[in-house]
Amino acid sequence: MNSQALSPPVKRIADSTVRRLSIYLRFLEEFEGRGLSTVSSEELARRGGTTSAQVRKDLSFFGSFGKRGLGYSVPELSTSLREILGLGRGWRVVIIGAGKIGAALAQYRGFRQRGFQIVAAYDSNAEKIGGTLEGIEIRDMHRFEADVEKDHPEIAVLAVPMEHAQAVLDRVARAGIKAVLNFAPVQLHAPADMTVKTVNMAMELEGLTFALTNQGV
Amino acid sequence: MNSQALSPPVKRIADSTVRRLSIYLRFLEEFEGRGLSTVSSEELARRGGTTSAQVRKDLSFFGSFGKRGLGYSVPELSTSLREILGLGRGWRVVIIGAGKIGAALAQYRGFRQRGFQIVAAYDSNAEKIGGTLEGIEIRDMHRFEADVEKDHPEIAVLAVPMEHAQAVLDRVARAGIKAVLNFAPVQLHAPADMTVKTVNMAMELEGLTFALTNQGV
DNA sequence: GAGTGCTTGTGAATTCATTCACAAAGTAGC
DNA sequence: GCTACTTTGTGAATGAATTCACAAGCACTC
Repeated sequence: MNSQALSPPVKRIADSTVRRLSIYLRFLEEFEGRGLSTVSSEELARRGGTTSAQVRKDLSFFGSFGKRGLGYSVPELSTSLREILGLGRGWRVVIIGAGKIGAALAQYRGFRQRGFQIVAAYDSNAEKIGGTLEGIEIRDMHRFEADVEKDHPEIAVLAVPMEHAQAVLDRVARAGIKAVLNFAPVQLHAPADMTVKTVNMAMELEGLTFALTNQGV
Repeated sequence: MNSQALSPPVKRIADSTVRRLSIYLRFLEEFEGRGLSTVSSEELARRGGTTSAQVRKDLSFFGSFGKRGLGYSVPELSTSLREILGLGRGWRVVIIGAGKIGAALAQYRGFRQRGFQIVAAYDSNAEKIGGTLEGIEIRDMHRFEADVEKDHPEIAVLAVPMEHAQAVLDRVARAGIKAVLNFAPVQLHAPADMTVKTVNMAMELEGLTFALTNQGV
């Protein structure tokens, strides 16, 4: 009925659902580029490595986007998914830590493409401060709190050594930033009103060695 | 009863369990460094952001490692966890793609610390071939299949542009490598006997913007 | 060696996520 | 407009993961 519903999540949405929405959106953008006009849940499922029922259930949490007998309009569904995922607007991001990981992030194209604007990078190493990271000014971490008041970034990316990660997170929290993408391989403790996602390569590697060892050859 | 059980997984172990084992191990290593001799499931749970019942259940899949009334011996449990996770031995790793991400990976200390030996890096860009990535030789991707026969690496890290990721994965699969850590932000399709873990920053970021948009302020 | 206190290990209960299965709603052909 | 064919949206059924709750086991004291 209401194909642009966007009924805001009545019940808590599972992480796994949000991840899949990301995946669907990526395919939809590919289809969009190729000029396809409709897609079925079956097609999305095949590409995303899941089932068509799962695709429909995932979407059903947010409304009703398809036409029975036909499928989903590619441009309409991508717009809706972008909306749902909060990609309908720009986001200001700061990178904390101007090391190798910070550099790899700063140059990552997908960042800007999806509306993430990197407003600054921070470091506490005097040799790095004042330099640039892929064209982004590296500022003294001492300025962090004052800068946040001015720039009000919404997202902080933590690319600092694991020893400092929790302390930096606490500063980020106090400064009022509510979303953090953490690259330090540690479990961080954050206030309840904050969202922290950790990208932990060490953990994924151990997932691999576990698989090799236990299900392996 | 049998405190060194390591009864090999009777039933399939959930991914989430394996991830938590990694987390526990990290704390245990910290405790080990501080010379603590025992730890309770309660303590591990608090640090790892879970519950003590969860910790005990996770461990119970593999055997019985604690002493009632006392807790777990720090050195014994870390040894067991390392064993379970397959970290009791070394692993040969190749990095494919000598760009920024490849570089960030190559210098990552935790790699070597946990017994991962990077045997080579590969690229197909003539300007990079012959150079080094943090001391590791960058080889021509043409040599890949031949080298795998000689070096028999067990793990491949994919740090190539998303356009090439699936094609490279297919080559890796054909070469007989059974474990892949993928950094390209795409859904890959692999044979069933292969384990692929994807580290997808874009997806995590979208998890953040979703949270900011839907549960947000 | 009986009593107290603490913590594990684990079935049972519960909660959460996925899959099934089918009515409802659309298209297309005639 | 009727029939045949598709594909959605969604309750109900199933399956998986987490939490509960408590008996069993060990350390320590007296």
